[in-house]
Amino acid sequence: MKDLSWDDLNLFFHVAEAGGLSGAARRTGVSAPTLGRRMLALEQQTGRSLFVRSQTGYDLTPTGAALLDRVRAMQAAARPALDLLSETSERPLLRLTAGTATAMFLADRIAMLCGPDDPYRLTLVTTEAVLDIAHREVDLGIRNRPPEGGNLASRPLGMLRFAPYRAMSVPRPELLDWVALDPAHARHPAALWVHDQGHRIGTMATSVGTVHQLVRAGAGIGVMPCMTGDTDPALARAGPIIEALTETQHLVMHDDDRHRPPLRRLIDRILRLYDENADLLAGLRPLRGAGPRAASDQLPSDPGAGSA
Amino acid sequence: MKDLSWDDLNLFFHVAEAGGLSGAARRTGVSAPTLGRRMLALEQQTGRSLFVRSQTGYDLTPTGAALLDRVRAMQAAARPALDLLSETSERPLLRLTAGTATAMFLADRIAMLCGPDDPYRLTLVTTEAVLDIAHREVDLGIRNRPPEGGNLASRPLGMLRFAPYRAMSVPRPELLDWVALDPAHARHPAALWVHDQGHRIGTMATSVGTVHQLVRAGAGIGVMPCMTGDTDPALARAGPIIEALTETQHLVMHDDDRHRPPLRRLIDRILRLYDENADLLAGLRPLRGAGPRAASDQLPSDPGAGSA
DNA sequence: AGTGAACTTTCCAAGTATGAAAGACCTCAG
DNA sequence: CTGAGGTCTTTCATACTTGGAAAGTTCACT
Repeated sequence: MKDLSWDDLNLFFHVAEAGGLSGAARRTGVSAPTLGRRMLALEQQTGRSLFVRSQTGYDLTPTGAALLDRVRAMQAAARPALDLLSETSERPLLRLTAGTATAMFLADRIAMLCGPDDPYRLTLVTTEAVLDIAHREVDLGIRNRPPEGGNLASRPLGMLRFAPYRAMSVPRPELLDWVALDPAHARHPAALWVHDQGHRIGTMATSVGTVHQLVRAGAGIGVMPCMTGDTDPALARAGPIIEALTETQHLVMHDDDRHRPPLRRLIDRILRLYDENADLLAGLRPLRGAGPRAASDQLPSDPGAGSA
Repeated sequence: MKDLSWDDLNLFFHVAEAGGLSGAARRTGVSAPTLGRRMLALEQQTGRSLFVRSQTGYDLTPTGAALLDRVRAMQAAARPALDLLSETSERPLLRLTAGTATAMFLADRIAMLCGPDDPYRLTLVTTEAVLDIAHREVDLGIRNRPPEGGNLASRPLGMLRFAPYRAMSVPRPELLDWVALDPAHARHPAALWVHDQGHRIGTMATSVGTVHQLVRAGAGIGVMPCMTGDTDPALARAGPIIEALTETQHLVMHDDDRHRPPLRRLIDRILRLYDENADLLAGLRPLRGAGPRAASDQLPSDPGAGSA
């Protein structure tokens, strides 16, 4: 049973995702009759039924769903290989992952990371989940601790501090409840901290972005990184820095890849970005101290800035 | 450049690993001329040279080596899918990973985990590296802490304690140096502990098994799990249990897979095995206290225990 | 109930990939 | 220096896979 073709698995993936032959035919460039035959052959070779065929399309059987799950992992593993081989013509597409707050921080300063003249393009993968750098689901990650296993390398990026924030203009700040992430969705220490403190929690949400919006709207006090709170003119600190949450961020990369010129360049950019914003990240630039320009760091408020 | 065939990547893998066409032809069942053509096509499609061809075989170019690295990851991702599809005819091959000491512990009791009547076969993957359960490099892992990310589930397996051991028969035990893992190869806390204590280290090794042998041979005192030291008649404890190293072991599995009957059964077996040996693992059965029979734990040391 | 759209499936001619055998070449041993 | 054993490459007839067009079916909407 070793003679299964990887191509058939790939086609299976597209048929399963498209929900039918014709959709998969459009996506793959392989004709529908061929797809039908290949799927049939796949089922005959394995002796398992993968699809429930109907005139409306192909539905997955339980076995088919299990296979799709595994082939998806394969699909993910295939991308690095395919990317490597397509680097000739296009600029490589580097994937950088970060949590919500960090991703926002990076997005605001994207011009410092990736411009049209750089030998790469950039995908910002925003997720609280820990993606797999060792298997190259992403090329680069910003984490709150150094990596453990795998052949991964890392560079420290500096301190990140957290503080409680509230909306700038609320009538009686001392009456505010707290806003927190739903504990079931909370993975980060900062999210759990609110619950551990026994603060009175008035509102909860399931995403970091929503918590931020709630705090802005005056729903209560929320914990967030200083870089987030201190750059939002609608927010004010509601207390001192929470030292218990202070963490050192790390840039994590695949050990084999870090010398590739495009990646090397992006790494340097990120290191510089963090270096230049070290005080903001560390909470040492509280409450819009830099004046009116702070809200738009990257906008051409000073025309002479970006000459490349 | 999306039209690369996964099959070609698979063939590339075999050609690269075999170091030539004829070797790959034997392994894949695809004829050498075809392999040669496919590799040529692969290079033409990507515009990159992957091999250095000679009469003695195919050598990889740097690009080829980088690709091989990535295709290897793909190969690993493919196995779960292929395994799933072959489950019909054969009993599935479950992969269980553990560190050296734990693997030995399991190997000594393999009869409790997997017999000819079980609906699965077992591969014991012994490595100190952390393999990837979320991506199904292995199906089951025994770890010293619960999993973090991914859709992983875990079950606690009980306490594991560590103690220092020395050879049973040494003339002057008080003169013994310590035996340690080379710090560069040490990942586990127990291996680092010896260095941190400032003990005088006489001998070092780069593998856990070698350290064990060195201790048996009288080279010095070494730290190891109680289940290892207390079941080796050639060893004696050289000090009390090191509580700082005590850890809770966890059985980690893929959340989607844990209900598959074969895996379910293996999990139950492992849980029972750990339950029945809880005192040994926790270091509560020191120094062959059970007398001469202790060296063979598999025997019914207390006849009323396992009725199965 | 009727119509239209979308899907899968069948059929067949054209194209393409395949493997056996033969050729060319290198390496190593005697 | 010569021959044996291994490698890759080329040739060529075969067998296979492929895609277009048309048929057959079902579902959804009017």
